[in-house]
Amino acid sequence: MTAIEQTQARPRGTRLPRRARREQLLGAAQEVFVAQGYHSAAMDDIAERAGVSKPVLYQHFPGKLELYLALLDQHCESLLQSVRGALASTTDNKQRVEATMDAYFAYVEDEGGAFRLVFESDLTNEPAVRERVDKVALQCAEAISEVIAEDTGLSSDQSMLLAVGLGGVSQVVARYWLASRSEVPRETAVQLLTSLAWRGIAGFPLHGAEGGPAGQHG
Amino acid sequence: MTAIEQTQARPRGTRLPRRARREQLLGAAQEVFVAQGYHSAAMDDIAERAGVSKPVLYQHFPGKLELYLALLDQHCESLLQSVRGALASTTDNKQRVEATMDAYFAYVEDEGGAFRLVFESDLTNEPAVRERVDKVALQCAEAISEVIAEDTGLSSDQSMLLAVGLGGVSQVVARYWLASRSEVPRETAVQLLTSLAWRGIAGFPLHGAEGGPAGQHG
DNA sequence: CTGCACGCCGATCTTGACCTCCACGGCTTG
DNA sequence: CAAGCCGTGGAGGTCAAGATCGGCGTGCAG
Repeated sequence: MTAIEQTQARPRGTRLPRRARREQLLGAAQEVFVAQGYHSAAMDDIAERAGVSKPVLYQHFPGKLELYLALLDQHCESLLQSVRGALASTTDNKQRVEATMDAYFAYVEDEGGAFRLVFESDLTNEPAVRERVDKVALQCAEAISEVIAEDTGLSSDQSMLLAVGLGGVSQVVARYWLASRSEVPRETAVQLLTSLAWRGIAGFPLHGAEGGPAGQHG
Repeated sequence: MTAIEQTQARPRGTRLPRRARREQLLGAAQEVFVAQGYHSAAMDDIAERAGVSKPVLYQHFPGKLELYLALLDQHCESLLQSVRGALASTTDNKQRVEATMDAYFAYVEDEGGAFRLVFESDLTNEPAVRERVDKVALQCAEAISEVIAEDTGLSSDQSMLLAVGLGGVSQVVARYWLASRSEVPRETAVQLLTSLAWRGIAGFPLHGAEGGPAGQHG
C-alpha cells in the first residue's frame, strides 16, 4: 500500500504530456493486472488507480486486450534481453548457467511482480497472448539450446529439450523461491541450482550417446 | 471431431441414472474446459456438448466454479498418485528419477489433455483454484524432497528447492515435448532428462549414493 | 385405461464489464 | 480582459454469460 502511490499521487486533476500519461497508465495497468489477473481486472479499476477517467484510457489504448498486450510485450522483451545478456556475459559455460539462473531470479524478483504476466497469465486462451508467451519461452530456449548444441554436439531436437528443461527449472524454482519466502538467500539458491544444472548438463559428452562415463570439459 | 462423440452420442433425449449423468457431465465439462479454458468456456457449451440443457447441469453442480473444482481435484489427485507411485516403484534412485519423469510424461499425454487444468489453469486468481494447484505442486515436491533429503543430507529448504526444480523440469519439458510434437520419442526424451537430472542430483552425495563418484562433504 | 410423479427442456432475468455521449474548466489569442 | 478550444469527468448503452421458472413426455400403480 505504500509503493502504489507513485502512480496515484496526482490528485486527479493534473494534465500530463501524452507520453508521460501513457507511461503512467501502463504502470497503473500493470499493478492491477498483476494483482488481480486479466479477467478480474476492470478497466474502471485501472482508470481509478491511475487517477483518470475511463475515456482517457481509451484514448491511449484501443481496448483492454491491447493494453494487456503492450505490457506483455514489454516484459517478454525484458526477459529475453536478460537471458541473452546472461548467456553473452561470459564464455565460461558454468558461469553462463549461473548467470542465466540468476537472470530468472532477478526477473522474478523484479519490481511489481510483472513476471506474472509472462509466467502466470490467465489469458493464454487468447491466441495473441499464447503466441507471445510461447514465443518468448521458445526464444529463450533457443538461445540456451545454441550453447548446448555447440558444446555437446547433441541434435537440435535433443538440445532443445534440455534447454527447455533448464529454462523451466529456472522459472519454476525462481517462482517457488519467491513465493515460499524461503530462508535460503537468493545467491545460495542460484548456486544450488547452478550446481544441479551444471553437473547435469556437463555430463553430456561431446559426441552423442548418453550413458558413457562423464567426459566433461569446460 | 471423432473422439468427441463418446460423450455426445446420445441424441439429447435419453434419461440417465443420476450417477451416470454426473460422470457424463464431468466428461463433457473436461473437454470444454481443456479446449477453451475456464473463462472462454460457457455453461451453454458444456451443456450442449453433453447433449443436455443447462438446468440439468445446475441440478448436478451448484455452479461453474464447483464443476471446475471437481475436475481439478480429480486430476490433482491423479497426478499425486502417479508421482508417489513412481517414487515407490523402486529403491534405486536413478530408476526413481526415470520413473518420476515418465510419470509426468504419461500424465501430460493422458487422454483429454486434462493436465492443462492443473498446469495451465486460467483461474489461478480464484483462491480455491490457486490453493489446489499450489498444494499438489507442493505435495509432489515434498515427496521428491524426502528422497533427496534422505539421500543427500541437504537441509529441507535446500532439498525442497531441488525437488521443486526436478518437478518443474519434468512438467515443463513434458508439456513442451507434447506441444512441439518433437521427433524424439517419449522414451528417448525421458532418458535424456533422466540423464540430466540424475547426473545433476547425484552430484550432491553425502551418504555415498550408488554410482556417485565424487563425495564431497560440506 | 388413467392419474401421478419425476426429470428434462425452451425461454427468460439479471448482473457485470467493456465501451461511448453531454457538461465543465484551464490555456491561448486578439 | 474576453472568447473559444480541447481534454477531462460522470452517467449510460449494449451484450454476453451465469443462473433460473412454466410445460412435456415417460413410466408405474391401481
